[in-house]
Amino acid sequence: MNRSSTSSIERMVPATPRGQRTRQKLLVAAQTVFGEKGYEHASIADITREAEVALGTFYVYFPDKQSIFVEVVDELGARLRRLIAESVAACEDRMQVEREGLRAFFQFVGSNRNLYRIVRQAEFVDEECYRRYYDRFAKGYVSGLVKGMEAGEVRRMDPEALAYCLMGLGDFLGMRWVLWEGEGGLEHVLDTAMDFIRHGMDARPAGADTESGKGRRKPRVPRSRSR
Amino acid sequence: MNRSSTSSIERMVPATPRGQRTRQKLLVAAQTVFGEKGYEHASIADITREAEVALGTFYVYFPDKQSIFVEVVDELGARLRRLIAESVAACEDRMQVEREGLRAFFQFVGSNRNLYRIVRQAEFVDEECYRRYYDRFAKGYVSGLVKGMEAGEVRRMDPEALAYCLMGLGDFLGMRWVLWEGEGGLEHVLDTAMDFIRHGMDARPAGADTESGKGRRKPRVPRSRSR
Amino acid sequence: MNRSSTSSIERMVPATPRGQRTRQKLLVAAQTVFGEKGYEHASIADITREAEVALGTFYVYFPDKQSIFVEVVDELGARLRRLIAESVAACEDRMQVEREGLRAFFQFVGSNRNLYRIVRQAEFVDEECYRRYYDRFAKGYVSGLVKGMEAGEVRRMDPEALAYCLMGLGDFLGMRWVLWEGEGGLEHVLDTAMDFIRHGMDARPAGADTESGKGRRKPRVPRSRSR
Amino acid sequence: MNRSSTSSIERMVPATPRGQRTRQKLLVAAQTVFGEKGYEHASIADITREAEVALGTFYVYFPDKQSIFVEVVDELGARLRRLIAESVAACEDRMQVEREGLRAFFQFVGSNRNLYRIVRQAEFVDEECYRRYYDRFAKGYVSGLVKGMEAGEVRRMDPEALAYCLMGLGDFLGMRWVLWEGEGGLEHVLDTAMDFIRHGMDARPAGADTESGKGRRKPRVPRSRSR
DNA sequence: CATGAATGAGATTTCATTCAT
DNA sequence: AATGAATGAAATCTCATTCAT
Repeated sequence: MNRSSTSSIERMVPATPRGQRTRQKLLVAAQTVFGEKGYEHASIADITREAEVALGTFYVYFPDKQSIFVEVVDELGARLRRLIAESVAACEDRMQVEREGLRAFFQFVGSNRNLYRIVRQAEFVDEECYRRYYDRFAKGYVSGLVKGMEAGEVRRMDPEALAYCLMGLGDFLGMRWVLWEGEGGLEHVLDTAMDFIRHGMDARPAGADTESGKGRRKPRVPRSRSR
Repeated sequence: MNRSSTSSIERMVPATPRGQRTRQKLLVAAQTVFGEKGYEHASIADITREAEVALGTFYVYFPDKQSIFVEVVDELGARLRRLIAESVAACEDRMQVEREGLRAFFQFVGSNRNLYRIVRQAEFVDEECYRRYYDRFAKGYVSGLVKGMEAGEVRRMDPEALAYCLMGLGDFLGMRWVLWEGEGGLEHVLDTAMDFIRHGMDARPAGADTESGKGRRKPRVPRSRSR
Repeated sequence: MNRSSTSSIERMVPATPRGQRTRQKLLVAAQTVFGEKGYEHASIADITREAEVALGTFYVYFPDKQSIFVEVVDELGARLRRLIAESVAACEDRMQVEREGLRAFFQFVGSNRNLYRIVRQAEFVDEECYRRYYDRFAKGYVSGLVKGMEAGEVRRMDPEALAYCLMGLGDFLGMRWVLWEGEGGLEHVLDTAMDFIRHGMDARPAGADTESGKGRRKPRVPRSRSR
Repeated sequence: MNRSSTSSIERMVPATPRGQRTRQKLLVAAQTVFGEKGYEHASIADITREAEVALGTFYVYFPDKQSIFVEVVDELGARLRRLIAESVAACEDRMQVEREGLRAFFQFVGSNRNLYRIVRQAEFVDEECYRRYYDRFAKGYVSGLVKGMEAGEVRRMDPEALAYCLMGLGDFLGMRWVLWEGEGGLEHVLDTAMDFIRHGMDARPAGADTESGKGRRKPRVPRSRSR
């Protein structure tokens, strides 16, 4: 469906400061244009117009459209990870980290709604870059969670699976209450999310059911009563 | 970026059985082609070739590429919802429903990997149809969760937010362990997911909750009792 | 540019009354549709939809799109000629005929603005039919003018050239003050036109200049004075 | 039926001489092709083939077919007006102007028969441009006629109506004796036209006017005297 | 470095006409 | 007589990319 990525292709590095400025202008413009029109509907001409350079200049710095897109996505991911890292730096326990991390994420999405769409579209443009985006994110997440587990703040479970659960949860809440809704009630959603993240949704005491794995047990007496 | 959808446009209904067959052939072909090449890289010619009809025939039944895409997505959503509904029909408590629902979803994604990508791409083709997909899904989810809450199986919290948490979690796990990985370890992931869904990730007893956040705290007494 | 006409092709004549009705419905619909959309933008499907018959039915009665157009134009011409003939029937002298003829023409244009455009477009669809339209018109005009000359009401001059002068004059006035303008001031325009038609635009007495042909005389003394 | 014109859309202006040459080549080719095939039957490919550039080059300079057509028509109108203005520059009285203007017009039509058809077709392509063509023509005509009236060469009457009478008359004569006929007898037609233009067609002396119409009569005494 | 003209493959869409029923 | 499904040629328009200056 899409070219199998360009990760090993070395990027053109401008020799002069002028060139560096031009390259940067193109990257900024690309972010704007991809954000507004989406990858497929954005043309190189749109980007160079936005960057106020000539069409041909584009190919001085990027071999093709996909390359600049990938670079934009990578940059975006790095920025978001940095932002979240800063936002949770002062947190004192893991749960606070989760809450502040989510909040920072929502804020980022809210003030970069277009940019966020860019990432999601990467799935259809350059799958490798898309995976890289989540892999890196997950990696950081996992290391934090493992620390939390070691500190006894987080119950022990597969940290990567947990990381994807948390990312998915954040992603969908952001989609629903930031992208779609005008951010109203975001705090309430954050509260609900944190409640769920902390304690799950089971109403019954944790000790009552350690069951896991294939051996799903058929309902026991008490439960059937409650219905 | 994309047309604001076509929901009110009445679809062309063939007058004869022959026409109905042709229309259906086109829908099936479209599913195949969109799944294989993605929306943007699929051409009408690809679809008609796959359907073994002439190019012009497409336009007898669909006004444009977007329309058939939307119809494919809607159909796909309906199919998935039906499948999941059937899969959880026999479940006797809500946690079982979650587990079986997740499993059915993973199965669907696994055996329709291409088709599932179609849905994700809808975000960039017809936003309305994309939202409709999740809205409908969420609606069903919410009504099940509310019943679970009334039955005392699910802790009371905003059901829509919870639904989106669960959908996001499932979506990301499916992406990571079904689409990307060859399904290996799926059961293990399911277990982890169910553990998280049930009890959350907090290692400390609920009562010990110091409520990090911006100091917003929920009524604690009733909850700590129920655990 | 266009097929060299179809005048010798005999038209399909329906055997049954039902068939005749259908054919007529198609002609009426064609007039409407050609009037609204112009020849090129009108499709056979538009016509059959307007006529409330199936697409295929069209080809039962007309061999192709051009044929029905030609028939519409011919009919239109006949109708207009009939209308004008009736309108001037009661006139007692040639000048009155001119005035009433013009008035009837303007009226027709005003209440059939679209249809009038049809005729003008014939030039680009079937030149022969276009010429026929004006030829026939001119023929009637000429015979009237010749009678007027014999009756001493009209000065003797080439009647065909005169007829085209009068037709062109009417055509352009109709275009300008009927098609373009909301008919306001039409009577005034009629007055001006009649003044011109009667006496021409020369301010000098007729006797002072019988000049014709190549021998354009250079200005004589009196005129140069007047400047 | 047709877009309401494009007058306010700024035309693409080539930055380099090379580009200017290419744009000009396209305009010239368009004139040829539109003249030969008519607007509807001329394709962009025809134009670029004629201009010996690639298909895509067309869209570097013109947004669509209609735009280049409008530009061709505008240019054609300007050329014709210029030509006529030059042709009558040496004339010393208004009647001479009329004759020489008509002659120049016929000449133009004769040597640009195809091009002239272009103008007539504008009515169906871009009505605004079509009106503009005649409006501008009429404006020049009116100012000449008013001068003629002030100079006492032309009888006083509504100059705009008179202008449209004269344009229509010329148009139809040109159509009939230039476009249709191989120009034979043109001088004779010119004579007839001038006779009519000067003195009208009424055989009776102006004073004998019985004013047929709906009984509207003009003051008669002053006119017969002053003219 | 930067420019912008030129390219042409490829995609969508229209529609007159045919044909089997 | 009437129907409407099917056809496919043809036209418009887009745009990533190349290249000469």
